[in-house]
Amino acid sequence: MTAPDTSRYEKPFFTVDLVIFTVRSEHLHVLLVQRAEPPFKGCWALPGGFLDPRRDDSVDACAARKLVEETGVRAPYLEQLKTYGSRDRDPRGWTATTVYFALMASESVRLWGNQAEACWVGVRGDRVDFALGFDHARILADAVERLRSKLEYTHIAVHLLPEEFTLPELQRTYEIILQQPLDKSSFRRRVIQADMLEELIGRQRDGSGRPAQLYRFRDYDRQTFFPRSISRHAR
Amino acid sequence: MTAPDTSRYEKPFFTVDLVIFTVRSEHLHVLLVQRAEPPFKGCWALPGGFLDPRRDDSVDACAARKLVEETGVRAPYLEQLKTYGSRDRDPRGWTATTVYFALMASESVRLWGNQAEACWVGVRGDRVDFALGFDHARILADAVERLRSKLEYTHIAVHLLPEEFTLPELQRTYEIILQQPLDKSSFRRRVIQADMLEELIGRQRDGSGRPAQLYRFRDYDRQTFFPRSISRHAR
DNA sequence: GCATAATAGTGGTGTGAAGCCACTAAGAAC
DNA sequence: GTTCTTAGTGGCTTCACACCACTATTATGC
Repeated sequence: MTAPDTSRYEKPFFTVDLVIFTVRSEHLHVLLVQRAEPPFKGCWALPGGFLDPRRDDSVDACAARKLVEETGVRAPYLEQLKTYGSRDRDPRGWTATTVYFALMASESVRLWGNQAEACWVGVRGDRVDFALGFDHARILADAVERLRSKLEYTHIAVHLLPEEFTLPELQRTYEIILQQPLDKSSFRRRVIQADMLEELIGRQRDGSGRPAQLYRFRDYDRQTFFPRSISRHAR
Repeated sequence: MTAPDTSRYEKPFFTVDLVIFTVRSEHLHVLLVQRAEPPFKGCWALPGGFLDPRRDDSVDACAARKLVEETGVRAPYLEQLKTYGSRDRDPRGWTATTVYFALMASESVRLWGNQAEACWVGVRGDRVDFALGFDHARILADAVERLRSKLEYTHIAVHLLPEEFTLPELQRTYEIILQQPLDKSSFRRRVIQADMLEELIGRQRDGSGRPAQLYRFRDYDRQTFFPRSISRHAR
């Protein structure tokens, strides 16, 4: 196809939004901000905003910048989800937004406020309890679905925990997000066989019962794929 | 985060590109066009171009439009791959491109020319045999990887075949893309048990041996997930 | 017509990871 | 100590797949 000269088409607005997940008090939470300006002023929405071609070298860099501005966390798990763009998703005009989703331990976050009201909101099913601006309810639902399906066959839940954690804590994280109980024995076999964890010898976490062995995630660059899905099977 | 007024930032250019796959003569092929204009004039590249906010209601609609313009095929398998955007990927300035990948039967395609030279090019590994413009080599590699990993646990290869096909043809398609021989018996069990195919009773395809039963894909809307990955296991 | 090649399709045993569940281990509270 | 609570282990079963040998149905060459 020929490339038309670049002035021939108007450009759509281009933004980057974030779906930032954490697990706290036994529930999946997402970070939302209350919009200070129209459109959807006063409404809750996903954090994000316009990409700045002068400051941002790339879309990825823009997402990383917004993440630090919002949470102070520098290098959590950050993955591009999808791009949503249409004439009518924003009353200001044709916009496209590239959405990223991030996973982080709730302890690691400092909400900076950043002149906007930001807070963690519990996710029930694939939604929150109140209306979101723009098409953000749909985006959130897609992000939750992606999170769940990635949990089925990868290790990414470790990014929702602090650096050191126990196997029961990791299992509980999976159970919270997948919304189903998992068998302890099978879960441990699966995780140990994947060789993705490093035992912190002599380090344990005390609780109300027998102390649990602490582990650390071994290699943040590698993606562990389990040979089978964690839930029974699809359909 | 506050929404800055919309005039404060310049907008990046926004394009949509397509990675269109088919299988012909025992190899995976991708549709490429020879660029008629700078930048990268004369170079081969993925088909695509600027989104037109006046004509395109959404990014998805833009991808569907470009696909029809390029191949004449109206409703093949079309899925958003990823968005690539940076200051330096296009010499004309800061651009973002949302890339889609499409699967279609080679018989169904009519190359319309569309004032550009377009043709099918064999994919070896995750690349083609010559240099591509922009960052399209990287994009192609990502698309091939996504195609392979989706083939591991879904049915999507059926979209690379005509509406009616035999099980050996389907198996051959998987083998070509996954680049490994598959066991006939296991493959058939897997596909039959997934209940995704409809036997066309009394319809067979003749060849040089015993004729093969024809099948049709049952439900184009449903995503079939197989309980295990088709290759041994990852790593 | 008959042997042979070629491809389609079936069946049966072994395996590895998961399900299921009962068991032991090690701490705290009393 | 006993009991409660949570951590961790072990063993049998199940299920889908690998592996491979077998039968089935056509065309081809003589």
